[in-house]
Amino acid sequence: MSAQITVTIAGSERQVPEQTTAADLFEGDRAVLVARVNGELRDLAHVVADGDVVEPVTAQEQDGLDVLRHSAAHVLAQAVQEVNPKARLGIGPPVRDGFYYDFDVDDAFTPEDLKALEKVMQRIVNEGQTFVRREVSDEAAAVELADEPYKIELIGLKGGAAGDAAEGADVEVGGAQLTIYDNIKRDGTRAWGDLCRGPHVPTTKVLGNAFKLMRSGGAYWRGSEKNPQLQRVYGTAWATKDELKAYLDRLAEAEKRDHRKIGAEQDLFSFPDELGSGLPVFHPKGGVIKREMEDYVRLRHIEEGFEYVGTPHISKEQLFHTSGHLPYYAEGMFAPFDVDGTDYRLKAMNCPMHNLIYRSRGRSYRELPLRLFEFGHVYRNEKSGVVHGLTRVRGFAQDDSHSYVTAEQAPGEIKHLLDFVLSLLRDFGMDDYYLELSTRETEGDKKDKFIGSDDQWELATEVLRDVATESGLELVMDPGGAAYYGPKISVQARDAIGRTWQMSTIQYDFNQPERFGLEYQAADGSRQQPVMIHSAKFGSIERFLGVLVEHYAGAFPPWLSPVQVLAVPVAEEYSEYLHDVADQLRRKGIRVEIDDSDDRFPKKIRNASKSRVPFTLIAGEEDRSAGAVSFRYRNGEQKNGVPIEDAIAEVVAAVQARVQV
RNA sequence: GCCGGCGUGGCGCAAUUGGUAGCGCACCUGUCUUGUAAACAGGGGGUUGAGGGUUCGAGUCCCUUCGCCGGCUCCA
Repeated sequence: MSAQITVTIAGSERQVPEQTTAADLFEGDRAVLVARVNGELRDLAHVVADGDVVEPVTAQEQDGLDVLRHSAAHVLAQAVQEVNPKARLGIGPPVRDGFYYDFDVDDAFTPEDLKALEKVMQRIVNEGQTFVRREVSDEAAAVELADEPYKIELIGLKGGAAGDAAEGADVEVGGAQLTIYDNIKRDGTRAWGDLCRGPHVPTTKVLGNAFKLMRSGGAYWRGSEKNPQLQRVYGTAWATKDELKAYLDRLAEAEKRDHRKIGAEQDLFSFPDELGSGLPVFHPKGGVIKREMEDYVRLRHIEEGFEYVGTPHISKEQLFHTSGHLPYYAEGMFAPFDVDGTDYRLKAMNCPMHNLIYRSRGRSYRELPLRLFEFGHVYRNEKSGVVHGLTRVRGFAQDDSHSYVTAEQAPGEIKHLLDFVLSLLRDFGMDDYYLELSTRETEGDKKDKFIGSDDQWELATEVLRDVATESGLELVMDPGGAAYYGPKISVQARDAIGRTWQMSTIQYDFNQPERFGLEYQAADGSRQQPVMIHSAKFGSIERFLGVLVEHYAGAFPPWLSPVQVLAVPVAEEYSEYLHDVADQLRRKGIRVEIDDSDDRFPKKIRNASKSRVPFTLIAGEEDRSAGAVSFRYRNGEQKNGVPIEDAIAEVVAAVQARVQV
């Protein structure tokens, strides 16, 4: 009998024979997909060594789910090559809620193709093929994968460069040792294989029927539009069929909340073809929401020490050379147009114009921080394929501010802005968010997109990082995501169903003050250059409005509701009585409508309910004779015989408190 | 911008292999109107996103263009 070794399993030590595999340790527990050995994920076939610390990993934790999904991606690739042996393989990593695999194929996948591929996958899964790891040398891999040019390219990038090569590339060739995973049928023959770092689930059987192919689309090889375009297939995979179903239900729920759909249903806004892509118009009801947002945000800015300013939508092109937008942001701007022999541009940002306000006269250190704010309408030439409802448009209003401060004041001002931004989001019912710190790229294609010295960038990034860290919020790094003039913190807000949206940004800019020659006179009489902090609180009014529609699924809190009270008479006779109540409400600033249509009562209730209005006020004989009204709330509950005065007070209180009901 | 799909009255959908565009809701008119998610009857409305082509004939096929949707890249 071979010698015993000691391993630590899930916290407790055990003696096992040499050559014991992780699978042996967890035998009988089919939920275990892979093992974590000394912190590294390993196949269950991995042979443990003396002193190893081994933990079971199931699909209940993210690592396990990722492995499951990565294995599902392999099965997809196997199915694709079975159907079309000419398909060449890209990469196939797990992603949030699922996985994808990229293929070089002559014809894009159709929805029917996906259905057919799903069937082939199911057959492979049912066959219970095992995933078997095989180490190969670089040379042997190059020979074996001679027909897979993308894999060959990845082998060449192996090591440090692979992680940067493309999101997910390191799941293929992340380690020092290349490995191929073979899919072995029950009869011992090899069905398929793929260059892969692993680990994988023990057999395809684990996938059960809890996976589904979702959609396909083009995707650039290694994420660069300079490279050829492959066809990406997205799928989802879960530990159980029930979890798959729950996920699909979540998607269905998201679809119901789609702001483009609710916007049309509730007559809030539209996108007339005649105007062009990405140019929304707000209807009266949407206009109410927009105005409430703007009024409140303007008020709060003034409370926080900002001064409201106004600037035009266009200017001479030269201004954007001064600011650096041309050429650093040129592709985001619309083409110039001639006015009396001079080229003009639509502005893509408000900062250059605020700089001119700053520069309009001499400034003293006593004026700083100087905070200029406006709803500045900007126009950006977004690529045609990215325009999307209200969340990505070509013309929008930013609640944009620029704080001009001394370098010493910058950290304090950034903290002030971050606190302000978060308090505003909370006022609008969004209280789940994390921060992203976007920095410059110091190498690669994008490195020339940024201006300024290394020292300046380092300092600016450090200041932002400190404030972000101090906030205690989750902080995610976003290398290369900075504006050309400086790094930024952005607030990513999660909505009611867990999706995240980029909203507020706070940017530290040392470049524009220099380019505009901004100065202030310091206490010692010297002239100094201020730092400017850009900040958009909602980011864009349009986007934020779209996000609010989805967050509330169209059931806005009373203060934002286009119609706050809908009055419904039980019969025609009580209309006059309700008109009187409505007048009293209007005098308190409440937005009221009365349903005087010739629909009958139940139909009016149905319409009121579908409209998502926060308060439906009803009056019939019982109410009128008691000088009262009855409430019907959005959840269907009701409260009868409320004296008019009390009813008005209830509505007014809910509006003033900005609460959801 | 790139890859793919789609575009029928205000909205949601129908229209066998190309054979003269239908339905529901909404809207208008009339009768009706008493307590919490759809009263009844009648009526108007679309040269099928736009332009060109193939054909005896095009919503159905081809080209161009605009717009929308799903991806990629990009971003508030």
